Amino acid sequence: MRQIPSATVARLPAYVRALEALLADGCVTTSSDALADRSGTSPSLVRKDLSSLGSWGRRGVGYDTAHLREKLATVLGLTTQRRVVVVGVGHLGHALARYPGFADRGFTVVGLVDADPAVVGSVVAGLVVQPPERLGLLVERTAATIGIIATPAGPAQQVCDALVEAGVGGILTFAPRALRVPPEVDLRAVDVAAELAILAFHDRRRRHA
Amino acid sequence: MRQIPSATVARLPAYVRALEALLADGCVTTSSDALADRSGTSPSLVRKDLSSLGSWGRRGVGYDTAHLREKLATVLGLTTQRRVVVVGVGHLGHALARYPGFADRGFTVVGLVDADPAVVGSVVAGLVVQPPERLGLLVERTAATIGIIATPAGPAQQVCDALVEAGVGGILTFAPRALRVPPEVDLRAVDVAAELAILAFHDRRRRHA
DNA sequence: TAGATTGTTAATCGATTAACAATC
DNA sequence: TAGATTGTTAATCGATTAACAATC
Repeated sequence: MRQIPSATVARLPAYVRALEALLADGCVTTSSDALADRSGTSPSLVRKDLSSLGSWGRRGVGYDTAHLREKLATVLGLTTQRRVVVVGVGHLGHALARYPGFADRGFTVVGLVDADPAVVGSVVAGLVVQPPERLGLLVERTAATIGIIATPAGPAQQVCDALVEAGVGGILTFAPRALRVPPEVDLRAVDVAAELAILAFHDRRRRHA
Repeated sequence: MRQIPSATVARLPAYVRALEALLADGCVTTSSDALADRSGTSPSLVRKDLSSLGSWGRRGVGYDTAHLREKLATVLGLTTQRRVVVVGVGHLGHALARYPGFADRGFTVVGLVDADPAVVGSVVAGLVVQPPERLGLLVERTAATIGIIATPAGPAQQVCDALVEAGVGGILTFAPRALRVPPEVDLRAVDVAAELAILAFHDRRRRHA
């Protein structure tokens, strides 16, 4: 199978969710139209995305909801447990450590790290918060493959370097700054303040001020 | 000035931050190279983005750091205060209500709403949490223009409809599902579980399993 | 002047849309 | 058969990169 376009990969989680909602509604079979509707894309794009992964539909009939969900979950790698370490146990880190949406998808938070001595040693979501100098050991012992950065901007690059050094393959950062990783490490960034700034841009246009 | 490409708008917050970091480092003048470096893009793209907004650099010299920062902040609409209402005061809503990165950028959280009677009436970040039926009145009284949805997937579309009905112009959602808004309302979505799923996809490829 | 760096154009690349033949 | 819906191609659109003339 050829390389899957990154825009397609980015839409797969929405398709998986749409399929689960359809299953819950008792739809045994579904169509590119219904999927587009529930995932916020277009029918054309749904068909193109799905056919780039394999031909799992039947012309004139549609897709088997449960079967397609399985296929997509497998492609995404959601069928294997992934171990996650969270660095930064402030409000956001707390929220992440307890987020139920992770366990559903095969993600287990196996370690927490914070630089604040007042936080180190406390128990959050059943885990004892570790100091930064234990990060390497923690990743090694838990065999975590994904790191989440929920620290302020200041220490974020240093934390990122430590995660890379410790050997994680993917990093999700919430820190409001650009991070540098070597090409073999996958970095995704969520930037809440930037999202609001983009909303402000349109808000400004609308209000002409 | 012609329509600004959405890809350009999405990069502007990173440029503003890069410029602030350069200012803090005492750089009076900067270049597309330095900006690309600090914002994680390419020099070509920096020049193209900036010149699509206006010609604010000097050939052979570069850009005036402070001046460019001002210009971009103005384009983004960060110079005016924007009032924000947060719906859903769980761990994430808490974290957002207290996020210091908002105030810095001219965003003020002016209202909190939650459906849980145990949460309604409590004080978070100096605000009394309101019940859902007060949402419309709250938006009206505070003249909020932006709504943040930090609820579970279940009630998210209903909350979204209520925010639209109440008259906000922009919505930022963290709920793990696709939302529908009328075309005149600007919707941005942050999907943490989807980001992890995308990391899982690459992780799977790497480990060949 | 010589070196640096922007602004802009042309070339490339990737993603989306539209249309329709294949086929259930 | 007639109607429905996929899979796939071609056309369009938008975004990025590369190159370089303009100019400080």
